[in-house]
Amino acid sequence: MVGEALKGHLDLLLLAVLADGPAHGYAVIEALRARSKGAFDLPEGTIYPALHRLEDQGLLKSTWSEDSARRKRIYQPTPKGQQALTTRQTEWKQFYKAINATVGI
Amino acid sequence: MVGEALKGHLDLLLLAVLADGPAHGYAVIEALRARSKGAFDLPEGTIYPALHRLEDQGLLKSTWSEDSARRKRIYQPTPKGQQALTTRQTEWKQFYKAINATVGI
DNA sequence: CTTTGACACCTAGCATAACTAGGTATACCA
DNA sequence: TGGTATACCTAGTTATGCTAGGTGTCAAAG
Repeated sequence: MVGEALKGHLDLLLLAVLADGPAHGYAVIEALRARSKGAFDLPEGTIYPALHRLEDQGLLKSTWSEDSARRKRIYQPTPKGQQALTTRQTEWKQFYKAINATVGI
Repeated sequence: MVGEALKGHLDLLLLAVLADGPAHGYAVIEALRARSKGAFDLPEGTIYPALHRLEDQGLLKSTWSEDSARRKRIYQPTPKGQQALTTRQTEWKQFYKAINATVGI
C-alpha cells in the first residue's frame, strides 16, 4: 500500500479479520490481501508487531497451535477486543465521511 | 481528531481546500473545521509545517499578502499540485473502499 | 489604558506506528 | 540439492502529526 495511509487504521483491519474466526499471523496477511482484493499486501514486519501490540493492549489473546509440526500462534479477539472493534468501526466511518465531506466527493 | 488516523491523508485535505481558492494558513484551519463539521480541528503546528512541506514539494506556491497590516501567507496549488490532488483523490477512494471491503461495511 | 482573546505566523523536539531488512526454521517439490 | 512457500521474530529507520513554546497585530472589554 501507499506510504503512511494505513497509520492508525491497521488495528481496525486486524480486529475485523480476527472477529470472523481465530487465525495465525501469516493467515491474517493472506486474509487482508484477499478481502481487500490485493490492496493490502502487507509485510510480516507490519503484521507481527501489530498483533503483539494488540495482545499487549489486551485486545487479542494468542495460543500456540499444537496440531502441526510447524508452529503457529493463533490469535483471537478478547471481549475487550470485540468491543474495541465496534468503536473503531464507528470512528472509521466518522473519519472517512469527514474526509469525503472535506474533499467534496 | 484521533491519534494517527490522519497520517498520510492531510495532504489530500489541504490540496482539496486550496483547490477551491487561495487561502492563508489560518483560513485553511477554519475551512477544514467547517467542511468537516468540526471533525478536523487541527492545531497550527500541524497545518503550517504541512503547508511548508507541500510548497517544498512544488505542490503549492505562496505569496505574502500586502493588503493588510497583519501579514498573511497566501497559498495556492501549482499545476503540479492540481495534478497531485486528482491522484490523491483516486488513491483515497481506493483506500477507503479497500478498508470498507476488508472490514465488511 | 491595560488586558484579554482572536488572528496570524513560526519551529524544535516528541511520539507513534508502519516498514525495511535482517534472522531462524519447517515442509515440499523439482 | 536447491528453491519456494509457509511461519515466526525484532532492531532500527522513517515519516509525519502534534506538543509546546515563541513572536507580533488588532479590537473589544474591563
